Amino acid sequence: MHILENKEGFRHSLLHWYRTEKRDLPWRRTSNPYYIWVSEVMLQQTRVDTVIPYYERFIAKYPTMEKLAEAEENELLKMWEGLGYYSRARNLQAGVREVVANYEGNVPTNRKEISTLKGVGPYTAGAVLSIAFGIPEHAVDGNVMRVLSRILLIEEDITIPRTKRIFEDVVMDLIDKQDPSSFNQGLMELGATICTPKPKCLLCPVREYCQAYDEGRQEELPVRTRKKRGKVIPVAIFSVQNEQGEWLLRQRPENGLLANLWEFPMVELTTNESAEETLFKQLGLKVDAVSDIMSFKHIFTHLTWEVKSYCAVLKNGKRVPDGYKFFTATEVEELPKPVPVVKVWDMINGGENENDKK
DNA sequence: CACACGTGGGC
DNA sequence: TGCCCAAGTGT
Repeated sequence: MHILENKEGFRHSLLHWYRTEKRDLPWRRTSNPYYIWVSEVMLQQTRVDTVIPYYERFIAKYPTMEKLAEAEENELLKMWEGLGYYSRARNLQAGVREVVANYEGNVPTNRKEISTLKGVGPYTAGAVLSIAFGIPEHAVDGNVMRVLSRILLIEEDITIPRTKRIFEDVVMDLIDKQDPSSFNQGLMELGATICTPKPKCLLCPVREYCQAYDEGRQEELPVRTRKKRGKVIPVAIFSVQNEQGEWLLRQRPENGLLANLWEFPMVELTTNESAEETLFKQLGLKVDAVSDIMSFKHIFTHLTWEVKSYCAVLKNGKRVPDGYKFFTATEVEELPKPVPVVKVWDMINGGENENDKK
């Protein structure tokens, strides 16, 4: 049966399956548009299992848009620590502030207005509109493209931005007007649990509508071009204490990688010189009693840090580079830090690494 | 359009 | 081990 010849049958099968088999997730117990919004932002490029505890803590800390609007950025970033893509948190707060200030605290209910909010792109706009408000709008993510590329045997490269329009048009043609929320979530749930990269077709509720399954080509879809690997950058991290035992850190720049997070003095090792020499040349920081802490790789999407970390003390006690400050251990704990810095910090504090665990 | 932007899990 | 992946957005 071709899906376009029996859209009603497809909708019915998908919706029935979703309503009976859907996972019980925290954000599925609410229709509060703010909570849906938070969940959708957290779920961007991030797994459900990872998001759940972050979502619970975030909603407990910021139960209303007003609370989030008032939050301090360091505290907000601390709530996001470890989740990655930290600009999502700042954009979310900016968007929420906008709603509080300019929309009387009501999330806009049309695509044009909601899409003006920071961090709300085509997907998040459609997800909030359909899930929170029951408005029939497309919400096309990676799951939806995978599912529909198989069902309709669409062979366009899904890594090319304009390809997404094809799927948005398909969704608007197929979407259930009575329950757009379950329809959109059903497509995503199917992609997340059954129509996975290695699909479990025998469990699929809409197998009879799937052209790729018909032809045994489900594993060939969706078509996506390779991404190239990132560069490898050797870096040295120095945890430096003063005579009072306080730690030297700085806030990273407000734009770019790990924006506004806090870190120990860190230098790229571009020459053959020692980490200690490089530290002095780049930051003017003279240290003494240098000892190794740990070495590891930290892999970002687009680059890899080869980290060597050291413990040291200030040599002359005075010169602190621009932007750096000393913090007590308690203060260091409270600062939002990227994972590689947390790793070093945990090791300093008697922590273990994987090599120790076993 | 192409790339920057995190992190952890799966195989 | 290295590579791919996961409910995208901003520039």
